[in-house]
Amino acid sequence: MDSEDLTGAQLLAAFAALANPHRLRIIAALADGRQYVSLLARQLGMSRPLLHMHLQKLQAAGLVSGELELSEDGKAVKYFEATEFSLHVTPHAIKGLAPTLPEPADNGKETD
Amino acid sequence: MDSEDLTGAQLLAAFAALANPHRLRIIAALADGRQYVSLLARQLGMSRPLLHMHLQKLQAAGLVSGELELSEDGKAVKYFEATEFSLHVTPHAIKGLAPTLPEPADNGKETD
DNA sequence: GACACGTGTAAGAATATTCTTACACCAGAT
DNA sequence: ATCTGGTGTAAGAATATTCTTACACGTGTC
Repeated sequence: MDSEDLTGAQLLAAFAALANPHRLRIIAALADGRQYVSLLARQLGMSRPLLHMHLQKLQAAGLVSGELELSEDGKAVKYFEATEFSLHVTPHAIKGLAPTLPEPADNGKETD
Repeated sequence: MDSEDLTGAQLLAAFAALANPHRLRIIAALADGRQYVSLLARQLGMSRPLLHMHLQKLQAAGLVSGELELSEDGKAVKYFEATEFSLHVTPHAIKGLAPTLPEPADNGKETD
């Protein structure tokens, strides 16, 4: 996940995902290592459905990844971890990606 | 404008400012050099009040700067240029700034 | 069976953002 | 005086995002 390899639309999604204090805290909490959703919600003091929504957005932007596992006592547990992204953002870098930005009217839809 | 020197709240404002295709295009357009508002609006195909709003947000985040000048024929002309920011964003960098993030309930108000 | 603890998701309210339209001001040229 | 071309800003509509509440399912334990 290097900023060099991204399209404008992907970089935009990353910025949108990062533009929220909850989600920055989530990344901070996952920077050390992985954690499962319910415990993470308790650690961050937010409701589990809310955390779920934020994790979806972070995952869609490629900033975290999650995998469902089975714990020893049979429960399904979903662990998330931060991906090792590295975005180097400068005016020049943005200029390079501008041609691949979606039109403001666009809804990011593919040729459907 | 180096990501090392920012607080969490400032980084958050920068991400929020970058999370919009119009604003990324504005930065791209200003990466080469400065331009005044009305012409920039025509180049980007957006209304001047809308551009004005986006420029305010970018300026508040420190990503562009503007200065009002007097042209030779007496008109007030406001030029904007991209600041030379450089944000290096990684999970570890975010973790370092997390303690200075605003509370989600916060409205970013100072001790007023 | 009821409880505890994990998962996911949907509906609707509450907020925040984005965008248009309409206004006001200033200065030079016709 | 009116037109052109710069500036700024306010009000309200249209969208998008955020958040809560309430539901559903599965498994191990009391």
